[in-house]
Amino acid sequence: MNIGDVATASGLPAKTIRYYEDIALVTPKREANGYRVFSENDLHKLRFLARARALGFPIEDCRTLLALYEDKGRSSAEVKELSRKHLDEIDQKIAQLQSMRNTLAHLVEACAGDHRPDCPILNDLGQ
Amino acid sequence: MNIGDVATASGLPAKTIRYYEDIALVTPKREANGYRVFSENDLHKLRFLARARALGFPIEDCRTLLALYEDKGRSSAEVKELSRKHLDEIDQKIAQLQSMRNTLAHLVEACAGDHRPDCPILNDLGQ
DNA sequence: CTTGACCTTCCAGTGACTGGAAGGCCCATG
DNA sequence: CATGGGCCTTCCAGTCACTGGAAGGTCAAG
Repeated sequence: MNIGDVATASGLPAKTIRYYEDIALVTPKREANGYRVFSENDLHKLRFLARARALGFPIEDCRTLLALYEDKGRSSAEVKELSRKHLDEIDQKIAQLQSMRNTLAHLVEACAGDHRPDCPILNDLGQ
Repeated sequence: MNIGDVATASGLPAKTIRYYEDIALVTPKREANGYRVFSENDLHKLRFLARARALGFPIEDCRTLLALYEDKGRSSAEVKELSRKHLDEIDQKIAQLQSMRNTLAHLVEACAGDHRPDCPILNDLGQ
């Protein structure tokens, strides 16, 4: 398979796949003409990566998860620990965004949004 | 006031304030020795920026908001529109994170997290 | 006169891509 | 056999909003 095929099959842009090769997440072979050749296993890894990224794992976590995935003697504790930490971070981000959202929603509600210059949003920002 | 003073007073790191000068969000004067001198108005702007950033507005939105803040003839509609858009984006981010969170929380719960290699999290990622 | 806390500029790195330029390869059609 | 279009390649630069660090100037206290 060439890069376009695995891009379609994995849902990842070709650019991203090239980048993943750059940082050694996948190591496709090359044809004589320089084109990358992806094996079924490469595609499987790319799908794994796409899914892990979709769950918000940072790239380095993805690298670790992929290594654990391929290590048949791993302990699930390690995976769980990594995931739990990531879950905590997601929760923190959500909380932070919720707090922004609350403040902003109140301000937006309080703002008339007409032609007049008086604006509770700007008043708040200027304190 | 020197940069350290406004850094303390605004809660922004000195590095960030220099960066804000680079991108022309503030334009402090200079002393003969090259040190930046910040006026009360500069400090006020920095506080405004700190607060707008804390609400998650991107820098270019902050620039716009600051301009509106200083334009006494503005219409509040413009401010409200910008804020509503930003609120929408926050809501989208929250929804996305919530969806990640749900999936991940289920997987973490399903994972024994012991010495054994069997792991629902990796199974899911590998599909 | 030295010390230490300030301040300055400039350069590079972060994370995870993304866009674009310049050029090679391959296949089908005329 | 030429040409066109759709692949593919590499490399460089840009994104966003800082952040770290090096190298060096300034200033007040002891």
